[in-house]
Amino acid sequence: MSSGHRRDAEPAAGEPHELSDRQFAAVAKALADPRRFGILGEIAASEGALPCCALSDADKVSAATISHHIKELETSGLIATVRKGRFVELVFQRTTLDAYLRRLSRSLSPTP
Amino acid sequence: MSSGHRRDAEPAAGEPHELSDRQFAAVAKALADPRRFGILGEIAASEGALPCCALSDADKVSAATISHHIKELETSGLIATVRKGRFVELVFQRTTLDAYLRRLSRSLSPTP
DNA sequence: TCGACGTTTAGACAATCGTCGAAGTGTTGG
DNA sequence: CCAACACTTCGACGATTGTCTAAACGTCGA
Repeated sequence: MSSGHRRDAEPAAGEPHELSDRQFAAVAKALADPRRFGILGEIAASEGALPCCALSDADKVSAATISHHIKELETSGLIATVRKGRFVELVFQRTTLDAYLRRLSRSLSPTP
Repeated sequence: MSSGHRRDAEPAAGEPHELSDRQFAAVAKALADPRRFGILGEIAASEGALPCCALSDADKVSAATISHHIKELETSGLIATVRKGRFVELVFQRTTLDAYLRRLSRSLSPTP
């Protein structure tokens, strides 16, 4: 899983991108589970990147469960994964979170 | 269901309130379903308030399903309900949405 | 008063979800 | 080379969720 499959035709150039309906729903769902949100929080708090096994949840749930959550976070575009030897580095994608926040507040504003 | 049961001890005075962990999770979950989000969007877009039966989804799904979603939106604090005779008026609670956005971006910022 | 209407509740069902253990895939250090 | 390690995939299980129908509730207008 090499983090290179945006399933939504994303430019990812330099400007703030917009979320498709699919990705918007995926982000919302990814944020909905407390454990997954906790994992995302740890990734976001880390400087740069950190491997899966460094997550504090790694000793609360099985490795399979962690892997499942990581995949869902990656599918939604909230994180990216980079293989670094035996490890997988997790990098927070702040642009996706920002795009989600933008669209959320914009689609619920008085005059859309 | 008279919209008067904040289950989280909310002041709702005048200042921007903060979401408890429970309410934060509830909001995230409430936003995660596309249909429910669509309903919320309609409520937010309406001037003031509108009854359940005026929702455009009301002819796509059963009334029971609408009622279920309304209840979940109300539980999360994203809307309030007011009985008006035979009807139930739905009012968007922008302060809750704002509090959610605040906490979301704050808990995922570089230096929490 | 009574029936139509808007909404809610109860109960059921299929689909999805979070979780697990076990087996599989790569990769690295000894 | 091989054993340990970091993950991923597979198949399964229980819990939750979105949806429905049917019945109940509360409120008006005729």
